[in-house]
Amino acid sequence: MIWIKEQTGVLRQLASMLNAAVPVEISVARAAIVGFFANFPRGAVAGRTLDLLGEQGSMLHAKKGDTIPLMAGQDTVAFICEGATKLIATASRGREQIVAFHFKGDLVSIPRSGEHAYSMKALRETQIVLFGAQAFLRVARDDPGLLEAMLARTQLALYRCRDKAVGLGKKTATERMASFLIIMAERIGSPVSGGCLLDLPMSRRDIGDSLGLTIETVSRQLGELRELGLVETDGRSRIFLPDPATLSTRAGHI
Amino acid sequence: MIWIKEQTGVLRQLASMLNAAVPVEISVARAAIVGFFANFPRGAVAGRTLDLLGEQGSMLHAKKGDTIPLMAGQDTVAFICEGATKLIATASRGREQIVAFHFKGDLVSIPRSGEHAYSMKALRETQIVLFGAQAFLRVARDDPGLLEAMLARTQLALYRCRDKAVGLGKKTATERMASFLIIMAERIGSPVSGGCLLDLPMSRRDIGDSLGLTIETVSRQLGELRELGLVETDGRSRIFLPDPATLSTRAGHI
DNA sequence: TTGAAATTTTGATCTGGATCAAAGCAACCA
DNA sequence: TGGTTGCTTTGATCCAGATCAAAATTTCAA
Repeated sequence: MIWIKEQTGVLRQLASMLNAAVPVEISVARAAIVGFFANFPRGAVAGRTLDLLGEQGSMLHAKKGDTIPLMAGQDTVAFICEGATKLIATASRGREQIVAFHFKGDLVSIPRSGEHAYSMKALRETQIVLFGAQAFLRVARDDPGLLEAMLARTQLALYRCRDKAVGLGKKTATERMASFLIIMAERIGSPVSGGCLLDLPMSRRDIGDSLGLTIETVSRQLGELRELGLVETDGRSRIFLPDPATLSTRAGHI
Repeated sequence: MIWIKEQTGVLRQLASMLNAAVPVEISVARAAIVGFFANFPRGAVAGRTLDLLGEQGSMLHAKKGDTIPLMAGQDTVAFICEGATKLIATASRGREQIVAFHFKGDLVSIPRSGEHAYSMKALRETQIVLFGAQAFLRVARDDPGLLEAMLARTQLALYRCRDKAVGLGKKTATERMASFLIIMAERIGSPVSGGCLLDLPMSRRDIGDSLGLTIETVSRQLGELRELGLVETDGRSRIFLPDPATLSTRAGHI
């Protein structure tokens, strides 16, 4: 596990000593942040704010399987610049529940610690900007546009988590699997000729840990959907959904 | 189902025609809102903001079992002034998953509609202030203190929902039951002589629909905890937890 | 206080998905 | 290019909690 982690605040100090490529790092963080807010509906996040965020955030690069280091003693705010991650809650006896998957452009907020221990891992090559929630809020407090953006993202995460709770509490294995595929298609699928093409970055175990099922059940459900002609697989990760509308029917949505 | 629902904005118009007790209604809504924000950590919610919220919000009174009417075509923001409510998601085939319980002082945000249909019901006599999310945001946009408060509450709801997802996905029936009691004790319990006294406003069915279990299983788990000396019941709703610490051990937290 | 309705508890049986076990595949590296 | 390793699929059995059924409480209204 090798981290390319650069605390930009510290780097600025180093810059005067080393006169190295540090300013580039800062501008990378800023560029990434600008990218996030560029196409926000009411995205009046000021340029000054972006500079401040660039100073506060740590830009880091994680390889597949790496654990993303969270802030100690406070909540963590993370922007996914590129790649995919899973947010894991660990209950007793080592049981892991995947609470959410995150992709390019997602904003994640992770509690310092509560009933369960949380951790975040990269599903593939991932670039991410990390903030301590306190520092982030200090900046956001002076920019209503940023606060509002943050609120909208947090509400979206809440709505998704509630839908997940419905799946975990009330749905059958098939419905969960269908639901998962539909949601992934909406988030990271490529529409092609009536259907939808998916390249899932997560393993069967990840899917199971997200849906509250075992890998065996995930595999069997996928097989069942394959026999129904609703799913075509190619290798471990490539999935084609020829008829998302019918699949959606099987998901038990309303 | 009888509603004492007063759209304060509309009321103001009526006031000039009727010269009735309408200003009282407005001040009631304002008083309720002031109550919420009074003891906020960084609760610099301006007086002007409260007046504006008082104008936008509908104050309503619901009896046990009543469905709270949500905003059509937009998200709803609700403050619980008094009482207790359940937020229900309905999947296909009439299955209901309770997504959250809310008590005095809680702020709830309910999506306009997504994968599942949401509804909110009163568990007992309840007073509540309702806003359309658009109107609420229009006010909040000019008051960073309010936005920040809203963000903090939404994050809390998200963290709770994630913990619920862990329970639904990975925990045994006993663990869910113990977890539920501990959480309720923290939220609405009264500490007495080493233990904790609870007066649960929800039925066994509600508990089951919240924990992803049937009423029978809820009853049996409660019985098991009773035999272990960790729970004492008195009637349908009164529960005493003589040893919350030991109960917490059974909840599978970390 | 009584009586009826609703809720809760208890008991018996069933089942969807877990667990245990082993065989097939795909990706990766030398 | 072939072997090795870690996934994934498939098969056989098991069990926690669901479902079905009925008795016991609690609540509440008259």
